[in-house]
Amino acid sequence: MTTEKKVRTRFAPSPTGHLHIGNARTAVMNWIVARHHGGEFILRVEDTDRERSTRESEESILRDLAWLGLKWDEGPDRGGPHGPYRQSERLDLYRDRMSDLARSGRVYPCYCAPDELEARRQERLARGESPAYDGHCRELADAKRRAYESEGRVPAMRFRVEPGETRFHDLIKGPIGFANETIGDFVLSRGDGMPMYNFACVADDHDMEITHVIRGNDHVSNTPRQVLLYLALGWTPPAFAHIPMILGGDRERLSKRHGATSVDQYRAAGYLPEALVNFLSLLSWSSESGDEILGMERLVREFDFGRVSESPAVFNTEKLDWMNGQYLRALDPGRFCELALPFFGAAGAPAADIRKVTDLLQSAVDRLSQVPEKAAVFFAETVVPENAEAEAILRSPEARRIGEAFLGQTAPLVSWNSELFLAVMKEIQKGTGIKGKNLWMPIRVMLTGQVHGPELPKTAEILGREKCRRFVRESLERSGDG
RNA sequence: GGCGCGUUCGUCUAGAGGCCUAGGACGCCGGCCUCUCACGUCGGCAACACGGGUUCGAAUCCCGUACGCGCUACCA
Repeated sequence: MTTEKKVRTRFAPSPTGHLHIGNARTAVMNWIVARHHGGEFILRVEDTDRERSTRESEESILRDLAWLGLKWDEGPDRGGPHGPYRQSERLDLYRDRMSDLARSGRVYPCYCAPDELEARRQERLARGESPAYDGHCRELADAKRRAYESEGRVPAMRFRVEPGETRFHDLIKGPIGFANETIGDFVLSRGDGMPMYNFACVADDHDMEITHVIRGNDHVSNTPRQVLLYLALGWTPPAFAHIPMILGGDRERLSKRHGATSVDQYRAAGYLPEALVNFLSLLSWSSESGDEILGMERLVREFDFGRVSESPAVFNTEKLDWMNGQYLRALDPGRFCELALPFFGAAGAPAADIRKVTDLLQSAVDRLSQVPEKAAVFFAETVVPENAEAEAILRSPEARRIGEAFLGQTAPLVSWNSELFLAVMKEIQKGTGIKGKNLWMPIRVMLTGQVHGPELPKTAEILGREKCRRFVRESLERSGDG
Protein backbone atom coordinates (compact mmCIF):
# COMPACT_ATOMS: atom_id res chain seq x y z
CA MET A 1 0.00 0.00 0.00
CA THR A 2 2.22 2.74 -1.20
CA THR A 3 -0.45 4.65 -3.07
CA GLU A 4 -2.39 6.36 -0.31
CA LYS A 5 -6.02 6.21 -1.22
CA LYS A 6 -8.40 8.02 1.05
CA VAL A 7 -10.18 5.48 3.20
CA ARG A 8 -13.90 5.35 2.50
CA THR A 9 -16.27 3.07 4.36
CA ARG A 10 -20.02 2.80 4.13
CA PHE A 11 -23.02 1.66 6.03
CA ALA A 12 -25.69 0.33 3.70
CA PRO A 13 -28.91 -0.52 5.52
CA SER A 14 -32.07 -1.63 3.80
CA PRO A 15 -34.98 0.43 5.08
CA THR A 16 -37.20 -2.42 6.17
CA GLY A 17 -37.58 -1.64 9.85
CA HIS A 18 -35.86 0.05 12.73
CA LEU A 19 -32.09 0.17 13.09
CA HIS A 20 -31.21 -3.22 14.53
CA ILE A 21 -28.56 -3.45 17.20
CA GLY A 22 -26.45 -5.74 15.00
CA ASN A 23 -26.57 -3.31 12.10
CA ALA A 24 -25.81 -0.47 14.46
CA ARG A 25 -22.64 -2.28 15.46
CA THR A 26 -21.69 -2.62 11.78
CA ALA A 27 -22.31 1.10 11.38
CA VAL A 28 -20.17 1.85 14.43
CA MET A 29 -17.28 -0.21 13.05
CA ASN A 30 -17.45 1.47 9.66
CA TRP A 31 -17.61 4.89 11.23
CA ILE A 32 -14.69 4.15 13.51
CA VAL A 33 -12.50 2.83 10.71
CA ALA A 34 -13.24 5.85 8.54
CA ARG A 35 -12.46 8.27 11.36
CA HIS A 36 -9.42 6.33 12.44
CA HIS A 37 -7.89 6.85 9.02
CA GLY A 38 -9.17 10.39 8.61
CA GLY A 39 -11.34 9.06 5.82
CA GLU A 40 -15.00 9.30 4.90
CA PHE A 41 -18.08 7.48 6.06
CA ILE A 42 -20.84 7.07 3.51
CA LEU A 43 -24.46 6.19 4.08
CA ARG A 44 -26.26 4.33 1.33
CA VAL A 45 -29.84 3.13 1.40
CA GLU A 46 -30.36 -0.28 -0.16
CA ASP A 47 -34.00 -0.13 -1.08
CA THR A 48 -34.12 -2.44 -4.08
CA ASP A 49 -36.64 -4.64 -2.33
CA ARG A 50 -39.71 -2.58 -3.14
CA GLU A 51 -42.01 -4.84 -1.17
CA ARG A 52 -40.35 -4.27 2.16
CA SER A 53 -38.65 -0.89 1.90
CA THR A 54 -40.36 2.15 3.36
CA ARG A 55 -39.46 5.79 3.65
CA GLU A 56 -40.46 5.77 7.32
CA SER A 57 -37.86 3.10 8.01
CA GLU A 58 -35.23 5.12 6.23
CA GLU A 59 -36.03 8.19 8.29
CA SER A 60 -36.02 6.22 11.50
CA ILE A 61 -32.67 4.64 10.67
CA LEU A 62 -31.11 7.98 9.83
CA ARG A 63 -32.45 9.46 13.05
CA ASP A 64 -31.02 6.63 15.15
CA LEU A 65 -27.66 6.82 13.41
CA ALA A 66 -27.51 10.54 14.09
CA TRP A 67 -28.52 9.95 17.70
CA LEU A 68 -25.65 7.50 18.07
CA GLY A 69 -23.34 10.29 16.98
CA LEU A 70 -22.21 8.56 13.79
CA LYS A 71 -22.04 11.48 11.40
CA TRP A 72 -21.87 10.54 7.73
CA ASP A 73 -20.09 12.56 5.10
CA GLU A 74 -22.30 11.57 2.20
CA GLY A 75 -25.81 10.18 2.19
CA PRO A 76 -29.34 10.41 0.83
CA ASP A 77 -30.23 13.35 3.05
CA ARG A 78 -27.16 15.44 2.38
CA GLY A 79 -25.95 14.34 -1.02
CA GLY A 80 -22.34 14.11 -2.08
CA PRO A 81 -20.19 13.65 -5.17
CA HIS A 82 -21.18 10.01 -5.71
CA GLY A 83 -24.95 10.25 -5.44
CA PRO A 84 -27.68 9.44 -5.54
CA TYR A 85 -27.38 7.47 -2.32
CA ARG A 86 -30.58 5.52 -2.63
CA GLN A 87 -30.32 2.42 -4.81
CA SER A 88 -33.82 2.91 -6.15
CA GLU A 89 -32.53 6.13 -7.70
CA ARG A 90 -29.52 4.50 -9.31
CA LEU A 91 -31.31 2.14 -11.67
CA ASP A 92 -29.76 3.69 -14.80
CA LEU A 93 -26.31 3.04 -13.40
CA TYR A 94 -27.08 -0.64 -12.89
CA ARG A 95 -28.49 -0.89 -16.40
CA ASP A 96 -25.22 0.43 -17.80
CA ARG A 97 -23.23 -2.06 -15.80
CA MET A 98 -25.50 -4.82 -16.97
CA SER A 99 -24.82 -3.83 -20.57
CA ASP A 100 -21.09 -4.01 -19.93
CA LEU A 101 -21.50 -7.50 -18.55
CA ALA A 102 -23.77 -8.53 -21.43
CA ARG A 103 -21.23 -7.29 -23.97
CA SER A 104 -18.57 -9.53 -22.51
CA GLY A 105 -20.98 -12.46 -22.44
CA ARG A 106 -20.92 -12.87 -18.66
CA VAL A 107 -24.68 -12.79 -18.22
CA TYR A 108 -27.63 -14.60 -19.70
CA PRO A 109 -31.39 -14.44 -19.32
CA CYS A 110 -33.00 -17.09 -17.16
CA TYR A 111 -36.65 -17.90 -17.75
CA CYS A 112 -37.09 -20.43 -14.96
CA ALA A 113 -40.11 -19.73 -12.81
CA PRO A 114 -39.67 -19.66 -9.03
CA ASP A 115 -41.61 -22.88 -8.48
CA GLU A 116 -39.62 -24.68 -11.19
CA LEU A 117 -36.41 -23.49 -9.61
CA GLU A 118 -37.50 -24.65 -6.20
CA ALA A 119 -38.66 -28.05 -7.45
CA ARG A 120 -35.39 -28.77 -9.22
CA ARG A 121 -33.42 -27.56 -6.23
CA GLN A 122 -35.25 -29.98 -3.96
CA GLU A 123 -34.52 -32.79 -6.41
CA ARG A 124 -30.82 -32.02 -6.36
CA LEU A 125 -30.84 -31.86 -2.61
CA ALA A 126 -32.64 -35.20 -2.42
CA ARG A 127 -29.98 -36.70 -4.68
CA GLY A 128 -27.31 -35.30 -2.41
CA GLU A 129 -26.11 -32.80 -4.96
CA SER A 130 -25.24 -29.15 -4.59
CA PRO A 131 -28.33 -26.93 -4.37
CA ALA A 132 -26.75 -24.26 -6.58
CA TYR A 133 -28.50 -23.27 -9.82
CA ASP A 134 -28.37 -26.09 -12.32
CA GLY A 135 -27.63 -23.95 -15.38
CA HIS A 136 -30.96 -24.76 -17.03
CA CYS A 137 -31.03 -21.55 -19.11
CA ARG A 138 -27.27 -21.24 -19.51
CA GLU A 139 -27.07 -22.28 -23.13
CA LEU A 140 -30.58 -21.68 -24.32
CA ALA A 141 -31.14 -21.86 -28.08
CA ASP A 142 -32.67 -18.77 -29.64
CA ALA A 143 -35.79 -20.69 -30.56
CA LYS A 144 -36.31 -21.88 -27.03
CA ARG A 145 -35.73 -18.39 -25.79
CA ARG A 146 -38.37 -16.98 -28.12
CA ALA A 147 -40.75 -19.70 -27.06
CA TYR A 148 -40.39 -18.67 -23.41
CA GLU A 149 -40.84 -15.03 -24.34
CA SER A 150 -44.05 -15.76 -26.22
CA GLU A 151 -45.28 -17.56 -23.11
CA GLY A 152 -45.01 -14.19 -21.45
CA ARG A 153 -42.06 -15.10 -19.26
CA VAL A 154 -39.85 -12.20 -18.26
CA PRO A 155 -36.29 -13.31 -17.64
CA ALA A 156 -34.01 -12.61 -14.72
CA MET A 157 -30.38 -12.02 -15.61
CA ARG A 158 -27.88 -14.53 -14.28
CA PHE A 159 -24.14 -14.21 -13.95
CA ARG A 160 -22.10 -16.95 -15.57
CA VAL A 161 -19.80 -18.43 -12.95
CA GLU A 162 -16.96 -20.34 -14.59
CA PRO A 163 -15.29 -23.32 -12.91
CA GLY A 164 -12.41 -22.52 -10.64
CA GLU A 165 -11.88 -21.13 -7.20
CA THR A 166 -12.52 -17.67 -5.83
CA ARG A 167 -10.29 -16.45 -3.03
CA PHE A 168 -10.15 -13.26 -1.12
CA HIS A 169 -8.37 -11.92 1.90
CA ASP A 170 -10.40 -10.93 4.90
CA LEU A 171 -8.89 -8.29 7.16
CA ILE A 172 -10.14 -10.20 10.19
CA LYS A 173 -10.23 -13.84 9.15
CA GLY A 174 -7.38 -14.01 6.69
CA PRO A 175 -7.59 -15.94 3.42
CA ILE A 176 -10.94 -17.49 2.52
CA GLY A 177 -11.66 -19.53 -0.58
CA PHE A 178 -14.71 -20.97 -2.31
CA ALA A 179 -14.99 -23.52 -5.10
CA ASN A 180 -16.99 -21.82 -7.84
CA GLU A 181 -19.06 -24.96 -8.28
CA THR A 182 -20.67 -24.30 -4.94
CA ILE A 183 -21.59 -20.78 -5.96
CA GLY A 184 -23.61 -21.39 -9.10
CA ASP A 185 -24.90 -18.87 -11.60
CA PHE A 186 -26.57 -16.31 -9.44
CA VAL A 187 -29.21 -13.72 -10.31
CA LEU A 188 -28.02 -10.18 -10.99
CA SER A 189 -31.33 -8.59 -11.74
CA ARG A 190 -34.92 -9.66 -11.45
CA GLY A 191 -37.59 -9.93 -14.10
CA ASP A 192 -38.80 -6.48 -13.17
CA GLY A 193 -35.34 -5.08 -13.81
CA MET A 194 -34.50 -4.39 -10.17
CA PRO A 195 -30.91 -5.32 -9.34
CA MET A 196 -30.20 -7.94 -6.71
CA TYR A 197 -28.16 -7.17 -3.63
CA ASN A 198 -24.84 -8.59 -4.80
CA PHE A 199 -24.95 -6.71 -8.09
CA ALA A 200 -26.11 -3.33 -6.80
CA CYS A 201 -23.72 -3.57 -3.89
CA VAL A 202 -20.69 -4.13 -6.10
CA ALA A 203 -21.67 -1.46 -8.61
CA ASP A 204 -22.22 1.08 -5.85
CA ASP A 205 -19.20 0.24 -3.74
CA HIS A 206 -17.09 0.72 -6.84
CA ASP A 207 -18.77 3.92 -7.98
CA MET A 208 -18.63 5.35 -4.49
CA GLU A 209 -14.95 4.45 -4.23
CA ILE A 210 -15.41 2.40 -1.09
CA THR A 211 -12.03 1.11 0.08
CA HIS A 212 -13.14 -1.07 3.02
CA VAL A 213 -16.27 -3.16 3.03
CA ILE A 214 -16.98 -3.90 6.68
CA ARG A 215 -20.07 -5.96 7.29
CA GLY A 216 -21.51 -8.86 9.27
CA ASN A 217 -20.22 -12.37 9.05
CA ASP A 218 -23.44 -13.46 7.38
CA HIS A 219 -22.03 -11.90 4.22
CA VAL A 220 -18.91 -14.02 3.82
CA SER A 221 -20.60 -16.37 1.41
CA ASN A 222 -21.75 -13.40 -0.67
CA THR A 223 -18.21 -12.15 -0.97
CA PRO A 224 -16.95 -14.62 -3.63
CA ARG A 225 -19.90 -13.68 -5.83
CA GLN A 226 -19.02 -10.04 -5.42
CA VAL A 227 -15.34 -10.65 -6.07
CA LEU A 228 -16.30 -12.45 -9.29
CA LEU A 229 -18.34 -9.41 -10.31
CA TYR A 230 -15.52 -6.98 -9.59
CA LEU A 231 -13.24 -9.07 -11.76
CA ALA A 232 -15.79 -9.43 -14.56
CA LEU A 233 -16.24 -5.66 -14.61
CA GLY A 234 -12.50 -5.13 -14.68
CA TRP A 235 -12.37 -3.60 -11.22
CA THR A 236 -10.17 -4.13 -8.20
CA PRO A 237 -12.12 -5.44 -5.23
CA PRO A 238 -12.00 -3.39 -2.01
CA ALA A 239 -10.66 -4.77 1.25
CA PHE A 240 -13.16 -6.94 3.06
CA ALA A 241 -13.66 -7.30 6.80
CA HIS A 242 -16.34 -9.57 8.19
CA ILE A 243 -17.18 -8.93 11.78
CA PRO A 244 -18.67 -11.58 14.06
CA MET A 245 -22.41 -11.81 14.58
CA ILE A 246 -24.15 -10.63 17.70
CA LEU A 247 -26.07 -13.41 19.40
CA GLY A 248 -28.84 -13.58 21.95
CA GLY A 249 -28.49 -15.34 25.31
CA ASP A 250 -29.39 -18.66 23.69
CA ARG A 251 -26.53 -18.21 21.21
CA GLU A 252 -28.87 -17.68 18.33
CA ARG A 253 -28.84 -14.68 16.08
CA LEU A 254 -30.16 -11.70 18.01
CA SER A 255 -33.84 -11.30 17.24
CA LYS A 256 -37.07 -9.85 18.57
CA ARG A 257 -37.70 -12.60 21.04
CA HIS A 258 -34.47 -11.70 22.83
CA GLY A 259 -36.10 -8.46 23.94
CA ALA A 260 -35.03 -5.02 22.80
CA THR A 261 -33.14 -5.31 19.52
CA SER A 262 -33.43 -1.89 17.97
CA VAL A 263 -31.57 1.27 18.75
CA ASP A 264 -34.71 3.32 19.29
CA GLN A 265 -35.77 0.95 22.05
CA TYR A 266 -32.51 1.57 23.86
CA ARG A 267 -32.90 5.30 23.46
CA ALA A 268 -36.40 5.08 24.92
CA ALA A 269 -35.12 3.01 27.82
CA GLY A 270 -32.72 5.75 28.79
CA TYR A 271 -29.37 4.57 27.52
CA LEU A 272 -26.85 7.14 26.42
CA PRO A 273 -25.62 6.94 22.82
CA GLU A 274 -21.99 7.12 23.97
CA ALA A 275 -22.54 4.13 26.24
CA LEU A 276 -24.25 2.13 23.53
CA VAL A 277 -21.49 2.89 21.02
CA ASN A 278 -18.83 2.02 23.58
CA PHE A 279 -20.56 -1.24 24.45
CA LEU A 280 -21.14 -2.21 20.83
CA SER A 281 -17.49 -1.54 20.02
CA LEU A 282 -16.40 -3.89 22.76
CA LEU A 283 -18.39 -6.71 21.24
CA SER A 284 -15.62 -8.49 19.32
CA TRP A 285 -13.03 -5.78 19.81
CA SER A 286 -10.86 -4.77 22.74
CA SER A 287 -8.49 -1.94 23.49
CA GLU A 288 -4.88 -2.88 23.87
CA SER A 289 -4.91 -0.94 27.13
CA GLY A 290 -7.50 -3.27 28.56
CA ASP A 291 -9.68 -0.29 29.42
CA GLU A 292 -13.37 -0.62 28.73
CA ILE A 293 -14.86 2.81 29.31
CA LEU A 294 -13.35 4.47 26.29
CA GLY A 295 -15.40 7.21 24.71
CA MET A 296 -15.60 7.98 21.01
CA GLU A 297 -12.15 9.59 20.69
CA ARG A 298 -10.31 6.63 22.16
CA LEU A 299 -12.46 4.18 20.24
CA VAL A 300 -11.41 5.90 17.03
CA ARG A 301 -7.78 6.33 18.01
CA GLU A 302 -7.17 2.83 19.32
CA PHE A 303 -9.07 0.79 16.74
CA ASP A 304 -7.10 -1.97 15.07
CA PHE A 305 -8.39 -4.78 12.83
CA GLY A 306 -5.83 -7.06 14.37
CA ARG A 307 -7.71 -6.83 17.66
CA VAL A 308 -11.09 -7.81 16.29
CA SER A 309 -12.18 -11.21 17.51
CA GLU A 310 -13.29 -13.93 15.11
CA SER A 311 -16.02 -15.49 17.19
CA PRO A 312 -19.59 -14.33 17.69
CA ALA A 313 -20.52 -12.38 20.81
CA VAL A 314 -23.56 -12.65 23.05
CA PHE A 315 -25.31 -9.36 23.66
CA ASN A 316 -25.29 -9.02 27.44
CA THR A 317 -27.68 -6.37 28.73
CA GLU A 318 -26.34 -6.51 32.28
CA LYS A 319 -22.98 -5.25 31.21
CA LEU A 320 -24.57 -2.59 29.03
CA ASP A 321 -26.51 -1.43 32.09
CA TRP A 322 -23.34 -1.20 34.12
CA MET A 323 -21.58 0.70 31.37
CA ASN A 324 -24.50 3.07 30.94
CA GLY A 325 -24.40 3.70 34.68
CA GLN A 326 -20.73 4.60 34.38
CA TYR A 327 -21.52 7.14 31.68
CA LEU A 328 -24.49 8.48 33.62
CA ARG A 329 -22.40 9.06 36.73
CA ALA A 330 -19.66 10.75 34.75
CA LEU A 331 -22.17 13.29 33.45
CA ASP A 332 -22.18 16.86 34.69
CA PRO A 333 -25.12 16.98 37.19
CA GLY A 334 -26.81 19.72 35.22
CA ARG A 335 -26.57 17.66 32.07
CA PHE A 336 -27.88 14.61 33.87
CA CYS A 337 -30.93 16.59 34.98
CA GLU A 338 -31.48 17.91 31.49
CA LEU A 339 -31.33 14.42 29.98
CA ALA A 340 -33.60 12.92 32.63
CA LEU A 341 -36.36 15.50 32.28
CA PRO A 342 -37.92 14.10 29.07
CA PHE A 343 -38.44 10.78 30.80
CA PHE A 344 -41.06 12.30 33.05
CA GLY A 345 -43.38 12.20 30.06
CA ALA A 346 -45.68 14.74 28.55
CA ALA A 347 -46.81 16.01 31.94
CA GLY A 348 -43.23 16.95 32.65
CA ALA A 349 -41.35 16.68 35.90
CA PRO A 350 -42.76 18.22 39.04
CA ALA A 351 -40.95 21.53 38.92
CA ALA A 352 -40.00 22.01 42.54
CA ASP A 353 -36.44 21.08 43.37
CA ILE A 354 -36.14 18.73 40.42
CA ARG A 355 -32.46 19.45 40.19
CA LYS A 356 -31.89 18.43 43.82
CA VAL A 357 -33.79 15.23 43.09
CA THR A 358 -31.79 14.32 40.02
CA ASP A 359 -28.55 15.12 41.85
CA LEU A 360 -29.54 12.58 44.46
CA LEU A 361 -30.57 10.01 41.87
CA GLN A 362 -27.54 10.26 39.59
CA SER A 363 -25.76 7.42 41.35
CA ALA A 364 -28.92 5.42 41.93
CA VAL A 365 -29.91 4.60 38.36
CA ASP A 366 -28.28 2.98 35.38
CA ARG A 367 -30.94 4.05 32.90
CA LEU A 368 -32.57 7.46 32.60
CA SER A 369 -36.00 5.88 32.43
CA GLN A 370 -35.57 4.87 36.08
CA VAL A 371 -35.40 8.47 37.24
CA PRO A 372 -39.15 9.19 37.31
CA GLU A 373 -40.02 6.05 39.24
CA LYS A 374 -37.28 6.68 41.78
CA ALA A 375 -38.24 10.34 42.02
CA ALA A 376 -41.86 9.60 42.80
CA VAL A 377 -41.17 9.45 46.53
CA PHE A 378 -40.17 13.11 46.56
CA PHE A 379 -43.41 14.27 45.03
CA ALA A 380 -45.89 12.01 46.80
CA GLU A 381 -48.75 13.62 48.72
CA THR A 382 -49.31 10.64 50.97
CA VAL A 383 -47.02 7.98 52.37
CA VAL A 384 -47.92 4.32 52.17
CA PRO A 385 -45.68 1.69 53.76
CA GLU A 386 -44.30 -0.34 50.85
CA ASN A 387 -44.34 -3.72 52.57
CA ALA A 388 -44.67 -5.71 55.79
CA GLU A 389 -41.16 -4.77 56.86
CA ALA A 390 -42.00 -1.09 56.61
CA GLU A 391 -45.22 -1.59 58.54
CA ALA A 392 -43.42 -3.47 61.27
CA ILE A 393 -40.97 -0.62 61.68
CA LEU A 394 -43.82 1.85 62.08
CA ARG A 395 -45.48 -0.34 64.70
CA SER A 396 -42.36 -0.51 66.82
CA PRO A 397 -42.53 1.30 70.16
CA GLU A 398 -39.58 3.45 69.18
CA ALA A 399 -41.41 4.78 66.16
CA ARG A 400 -44.01 6.62 68.21
CA ARG A 401 -41.46 8.18 70.55
CA ILE A 402 -39.28 9.22 67.63
CA GLY A 403 -42.19 10.60 65.68
CA GLU A 404 -43.43 12.66 68.60
CA ALA A 405 -39.95 13.96 69.31
CA PHE A 406 -39.61 14.88 65.65
CA LEU A 407 -42.80 16.91 65.72
CA GLY A 408 -41.69 18.61 68.89
CA GLN A 409 -38.24 19.42 67.58
CA THR A 410 -39.39 20.71 64.21
CA ALA A 411 -42.32 22.79 65.49
CA PRO A 412 -40.34 25.93 66.29
CA LEU A 413 -38.11 25.79 63.22
CA VAL A 414 -38.45 28.62 60.75
CA SER A 415 -36.05 27.38 58.14
CA TRP A 416 -35.26 23.91 56.84
CA ASN A 417 -32.44 22.05 55.17
CA SER A 418 -30.42 18.87 55.49
CA GLU A 419 -28.17 20.31 58.21
CA LEU A 420 -31.14 21.31 60.34
CA PHE A 421 -32.69 17.89 59.80
CA LEU A 422 -29.44 16.34 61.00
CA ALA A 423 -29.44 18.59 64.06
CA VAL A 424 -33.01 17.54 64.80
CA MET A 425 -32.02 13.90 64.59
CA LYS A 426 -29.17 14.51 67.03
CA GLU A 427 -31.58 16.11 69.48
CA ILE A 428 -33.98 13.20 69.15
CA GLN A 429 -31.14 10.81 69.81
CA LYS A 430 -30.19 12.78 72.92
CA GLY A 431 -33.75 12.95 74.14
CA THR A 432 -34.78 9.36 73.53
CA GLY A 433 -31.49 7.54 73.78
CA ILE A 434 -32.36 5.72 70.56
CA LYS A 435 -29.63 5.74 67.94
CA GLY A 436 -28.37 4.30 64.72
CA LYS A 437 -30.61 2.13 62.68
CA ASN A 438 -33.35 2.11 65.30
CA LEU A 439 -33.51 5.88 65.16
CA TRP A 440 -33.24 6.43 61.44
CA MET A 441 -35.35 3.66 59.97
CA PRO A 442 -38.64 4.74 61.57
CA ILE A 443 -38.14 8.28 60.29
CA ARG A 444 -37.21 6.98 56.86
CA VAL A 445 -40.37 4.91 56.65
CA MET A 446 -42.53 7.70 58.03
CA LEU A 447 -41.18 10.11 55.42
CA THR A 448 -41.03 7.82 52.41
CA GLY A 449 -42.86 4.61 53.23
CA GLN A 450 -39.80 2.75 52.05
CA VAL A 451 -37.01 0.89 53.79
CA HIS A 452 -34.46 1.82 51.14
CA GLY A 453 -33.66 5.10 49.49
CA PRO A 454 -31.24 7.99 49.09
CA GLU A 455 -29.64 9.70 52.07
CA LEU A 456 -32.34 10.88 54.45
CA PRO A 457 -31.17 14.42 55.27
CA LYS A 458 -31.21 15.40 51.61
CA THR A 459 -34.50 13.62 51.14
CA ALA A 460 -36.02 15.52 54.08
CA GLU A 461 -34.70 18.79 52.72
CA ILE A 462 -36.36 18.21 49.36
CA LEU A 463 -39.60 17.14 51.02
CA GLY A 464 -39.66 20.35 53.01
CA ARG A 465 -40.45 20.92 56.67
CA GLU A 466 -44.21 21.05 56.29
CA LYS A 467 -44.47 17.84 54.33
CA CYS A 468 -42.11 16.04 56.71
CA ARG A 469 -44.19 17.11 59.70
CA ARG A 470 -47.42 16.17 57.98
CA PHE A 471 -46.16 12.72 57.00
CA VAL A 472 -44.93 12.03 60.52
CA ARG A 473 -48.21 13.24 62.01
CA GLU A 474 -50.28 11.13 59.63
CA SER A 475 -48.15 8.14 60.37
CA LEU A 476 -48.65 8.55 64.10
CA GLU A 477 -52.38 8.99 63.67
CA ARG A 478 -52.65 5.84 61.60
CA SER A 479 -50.77 3.65 64.02
CA GLY A 480 -52.45 5.35 67.00
CA ASP A 481 -55.80 3.81 66.11
CA GLY A 482 -54.37 0.32 65.86
C1' G B 1 -27.28 -32.42 2.55
C1' G B 2 -23.31 -28.91 0.58
C1' C B 3 -20.20 -24.78 1.46
C1' G B 4 -18.17 -21.16 4.81
C1' C B 5 -16.90 -19.40 9.60
C1' G B 6 -16.19 -20.18 14.64
C1' U B 7 -15.11 -22.72 19.81
C1' U B 8 -10.68 -19.44 26.84
C1' C B 9 -14.70 -18.30 33.45
C1' G B 10 -22.43 -17.89 33.14
C1' U B 11 -21.36 -13.34 29.68
C1' C B 12 -17.68 -9.73 27.09
C1' U B 13 -12.65 -10.67 26.59
C1' A B 14 -6.61 -10.71 27.35
C1' G B 15 -3.45 -14.31 25.41
C1' A B 16 -0.07 -14.58 18.70
C1' G B 17 5.24 -21.76 21.89
C1' G B 18 7.95 -20.97 27.62
C1' C B 19 6.24 -14.28 31.06
C1' C B 20 -0.15 -18.77 32.29
C1' U B 21 -0.48 -22.39 39.28
C1' A B 22 -4.48 -18.48 32.23
C1' G B 23 -5.06 -11.81 33.33
C1' G B 24 -9.12 -7.97 33.18
C1' A B 25 -14.45 -6.55 33.02
C1' C B 26 -19.89 -7.58 33.89
C1' G B 27 -22.81 -10.60 36.93
C1' C B 28 -22.75 -13.45 41.49
C1' C B 29 -20.92 -14.13 46.75
C1' G B 30 -18.47 -11.79 51.06
C1' G B 31 -15.86 -7.47 53.74
C1' C B 32 -15.44 -2.12 54.25
C1' C B 33 -18.11 2.64 53.93
C1' U B 34 -23.18 3.62 55.92
C1' C B 35 -29.76 4.94 58.97
C1' U B 36 -31.10 1.70 54.40
C1' C B 37 -30.40 1.07 49.26
C1' A B 38 -27.31 2.66 45.58
C1' C B 39 -22.39 4.62 44.52
C1' G B 40 -17.40 3.69 45.81
C1' U B 41 -13.74 0.32 47.55
C1' C B 42 -11.36 -4.47 48.94
C1' G B 43 -11.51 -9.75 48.41
C1' G B 44 -13.63 -14.53 46.60
C1' C B 45 -15.92 -18.18 43.16
C1' A B 46 -15.41 -19.37 38.08
C1' A B 47 -12.73 -21.13 31.71
C1' C B 48 -8.33 -23.01 27.53
C1' A B 49 -14.87 -28.20 23.69
C1' C B 50 -12.73 -33.30 22.89
C1' G B 51 -8.96 -36.63 20.68
C1' G B 52 -4.53 -37.14 18.19
C1' G B 53 -0.02 -35.13 16.52
C1' U B 54 4.51 -31.35 16.03
C1' U B 55 7.93 -29.63 20.04
C1' C B 56 12.48 -30.07 25.37
C1' G B 57 7.80 -27.27 26.12
C1' A B 58 0.99 -25.75 23.34
C1' A B 59 -4.61 -22.03 25.39
C1' U B 60 -1.31 -20.59 21.46
C1' C B 61 0.95 -24.57 15.39
C1' C B 62 -1.20 -29.04 12.37
C1' C B 63 -5.03 -32.94 11.66
C1' G B 64 -9.58 -35.16 13.07
C1' U B 65 -14.20 -35.28 15.94
C1' A B 66 -18.13 -32.84 18.34
C1' C B 67 -20.95 -28.68 18.89
C1' G B 68 -22.65 -23.73 17.40
C1' C B 69 -23.72 -20.03 13.87
C1' G B 70 -24.22 -18.33 8.85
C1' C B 71 -25.18 -18.96 3.64
C1' U B 72 -27.34 -22.28 0.26
C1' A B 73 -33.88 -16.53 -2.61
C1' C B 74 -35.92 -13.17 -8.99
C1' C B 75 -34.35 -10.81 0.46
C1' A B 76 -30.50 -7.66 2.03
